[in-house]
Amino acid sequence: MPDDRSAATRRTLVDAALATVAEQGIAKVSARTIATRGGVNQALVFYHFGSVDGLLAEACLVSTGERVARYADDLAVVTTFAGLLDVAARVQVEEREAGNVAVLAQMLAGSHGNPALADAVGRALALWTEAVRPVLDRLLAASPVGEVFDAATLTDLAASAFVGLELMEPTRESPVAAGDALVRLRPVAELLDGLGPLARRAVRGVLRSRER
Amino acid sequence: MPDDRSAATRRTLVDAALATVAEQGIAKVSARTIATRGGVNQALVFYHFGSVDGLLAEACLVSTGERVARYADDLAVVTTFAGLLDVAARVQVEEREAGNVAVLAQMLAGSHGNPALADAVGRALALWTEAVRPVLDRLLAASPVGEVFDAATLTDLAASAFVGLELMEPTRESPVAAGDALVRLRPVAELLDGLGPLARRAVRGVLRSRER
DNA sequence: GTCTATACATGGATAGAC
DNA sequence: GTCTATCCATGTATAGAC
Repeated sequence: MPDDRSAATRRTLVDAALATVAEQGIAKVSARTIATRGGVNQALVFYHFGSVDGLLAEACLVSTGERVARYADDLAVVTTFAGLLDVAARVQVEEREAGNVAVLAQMLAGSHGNPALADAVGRALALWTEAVRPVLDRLLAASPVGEVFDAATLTDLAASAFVGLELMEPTRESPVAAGDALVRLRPVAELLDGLGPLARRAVRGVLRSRER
Repeated sequence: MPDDRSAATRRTLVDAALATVAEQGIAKVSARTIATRGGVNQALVFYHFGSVDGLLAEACLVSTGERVARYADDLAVVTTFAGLLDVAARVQVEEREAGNVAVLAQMLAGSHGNPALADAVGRALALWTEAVRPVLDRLLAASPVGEVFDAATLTDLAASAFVGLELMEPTRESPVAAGDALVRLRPVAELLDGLGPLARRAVRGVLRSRER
């Protein structure tokens, strides 16, 4: 297999790019820093990916695809808010430790004024939200919360909070973060799981009267 | 006044730095891009601020201080969740348009692996959270929500969501964003405002029973 | 004290070697 | 087809002019 060499070099560069972004941040990413990290010539970035942005886009999509697949089975069997929160807690711990949240956050920052990268990161985020949204759709259809929020808005908010909390991490002395908030939300989720169609109708009535 | 010239140059650089970060993102910030934007020699960055990071730190603190002061009076008179949400909506619209949310988000990204900048951005964020936290403290003390969340956690979450939503903006086709979520939260806030000490005790009981 | 001209370092991109 | 040597652009920092 002759073009195995190409695939291997591409993989080396993708891994090195992810490691560099995770360790040094988007501001210090360059063809040179990535290539040094991977132990290869910096010009290979341009040969295999056309540009640094091209490599970042590919790295973003590849790694996110690999990570999201890990949770598909778990998400499929979720039937309660508390259950969803448990998966979220696992995602939070594992993805954070793998440096993946940091990578997405840094790439999002790099997307500012950079439509090509923005497109790639947007598609990577979509892999996450599309995995979660159907679950939330199911839960919201049977809950009073469905009267106030739709699944798309909630997944968007959740993703934003994950990213935001990750970015604030270096500004803290004590690492608090998302895990804490998720733990505190658990009793709320259990409470929501206990509400039936009656509560839904009651909430609907209250909201209607307050809206106008 | 001889050192008026110095102050003027410093201000030019601070403004140019903010504009550059807002328009081009942290990845494209350099002494040259900032100086070009301000129409001055790039070496002035190093003379007046020691380094690019030094300038960014100063710019961050100066602009955040100026912006937070605009909302102090409004926050002081808030007595309901709905009222707080109204101020939040104003902050969201005005700060977003001024590019300030983007600046903070980009600087946070730049703080990754950069303790000096992280410290400055952390202090800038603290100006926001310290303005909001006492208000939330007041509201939570009188609400069942106080059983689940403390003011520090909530302000942290709110700031994170603002930052996260701002960063996701370039990845969207249609600009949805935080404003939408704030509008939808309003009926919830009004509902919470309607709950008294009786509801607080009820929630407390439910949570206690579920926690164990 | 304030600023500019200039030196040196790092990054992006390609022409051509293998 | 894959990779490297090399060129030019951009970025940082300072010695010295004003």
